[in-house]
Amino acid sequence: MDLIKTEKSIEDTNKTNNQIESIFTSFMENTLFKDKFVLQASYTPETISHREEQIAQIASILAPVLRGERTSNLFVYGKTGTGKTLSVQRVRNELLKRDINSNNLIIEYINCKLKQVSDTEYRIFAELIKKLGGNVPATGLPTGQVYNKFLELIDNEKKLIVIIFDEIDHAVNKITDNFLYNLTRLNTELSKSQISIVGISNNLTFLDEIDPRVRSSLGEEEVVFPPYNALQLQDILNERASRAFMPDVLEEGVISKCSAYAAREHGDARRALDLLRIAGEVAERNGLKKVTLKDIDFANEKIEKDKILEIVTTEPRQFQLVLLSIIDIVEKNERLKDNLSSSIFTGEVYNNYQRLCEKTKNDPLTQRRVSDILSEFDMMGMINSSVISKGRQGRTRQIKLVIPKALVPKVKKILIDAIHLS
DNA sequence: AGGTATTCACATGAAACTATTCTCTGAGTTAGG
DNA sequence: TAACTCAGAGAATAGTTTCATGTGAATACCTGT
Repeated sequence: MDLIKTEKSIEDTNKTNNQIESIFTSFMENTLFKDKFVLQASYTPETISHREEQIAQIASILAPVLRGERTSNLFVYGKTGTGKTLSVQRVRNELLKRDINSNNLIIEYINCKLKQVSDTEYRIFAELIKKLGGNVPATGLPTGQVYNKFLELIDNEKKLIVIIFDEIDHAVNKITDNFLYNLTRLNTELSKSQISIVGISNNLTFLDEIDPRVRSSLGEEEVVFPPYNALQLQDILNERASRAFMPDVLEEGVISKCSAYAAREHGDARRALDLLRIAGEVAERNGLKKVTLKDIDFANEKIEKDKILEIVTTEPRQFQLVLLSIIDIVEKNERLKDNLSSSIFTGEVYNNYQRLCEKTKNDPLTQRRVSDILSEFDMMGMINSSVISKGRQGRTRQIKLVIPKALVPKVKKILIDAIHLS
């Protein structure tokens, strides 16, 4: 960095230095947070409010392991952010704490959603073996062999094993029903050890979709986590906020607004905490002394926005092309002041999409596929579509873009960059 | 006027195809005994 | 000789295409008054 500096650039650097200085100092002085970590997703609180009943249920179902007996398989379900994982982990810790002396209890936690870790049968076994102190190559061995190694490892002495599969529904989409079936029947192959399974799922209908044989053995016991209502969310937020923020920095009503927003999103506590944290960060960045209701709105928008941008950037190219063509049409309609019929139809999108493909040298997909892509966008909440019949003009999807107007230019830019770089 | 037949422009399903990723096997390599 | 590594065969999978069938209502076409 030994460029020749003109006077002006020196001046500039000084100015930016001052700027940075002032940002930092205001950051240090003005901080609203006492301990921001409390609001982070990875934080484990020592008390879990409004889940006493569920925790008690889980604990009583799993309690027999302390007497050295096998427990029933347990299936836990509830929407995201209802405290499932937290509660199960809690019970796990308590059980392990009480088992210090007998030392033959093993409770392992596996998250099936983390892709690199475990989304195939092989990887799950490999992961388990690793956690149990064994060692397998990352790839190369036949699954059967890994399976045997696993059996060997757990059956070499008397042990009680509980395996917790978080987000188990993700695994089953990728893995055959067989995997679960084998697991549930593992006990018959073990001579000394005993194994039980705890499945955690977001999907309430998950149990209905799997093989009946698995269902009956996996769902020996079930615990349901209902969504939090706004009042319960408020309690949770209050409790965390008192630890996360300095006293008196939250404006009246901030907490209740947060919980109202989150309650609308099927009572997702994680969402509520994110909201509060981001609102705090926003207020802090703006040098405010208090977190206001406006900051919550802003945070809500930001979360929404990030979600959309995340989807847009990570979607495959063909999806991006389709989305770009929708945006094109929307903008064209606006330019023509054609606001009366602001909805778009499949055919239009497809034609435009084909043109776009030609221009960018991409192979166009068939209309059939684009139709599916459109309905996937619908599911993701990027567009709103409904199938209508226009009589003689046929039957088609009526499409409306639901990305906030202010965000469209940014999305478009991302799309164009992504497509042209190919 | 009232009824029914037609027709459009796609939706929706199922099966077949394909390219990529995973799994598995055996040959070759290494290292320890 | 057992353990490890790795290339390539074969299986599994996701993404797509092809083919087939379905659909709701505006419009066209009757039919009898």
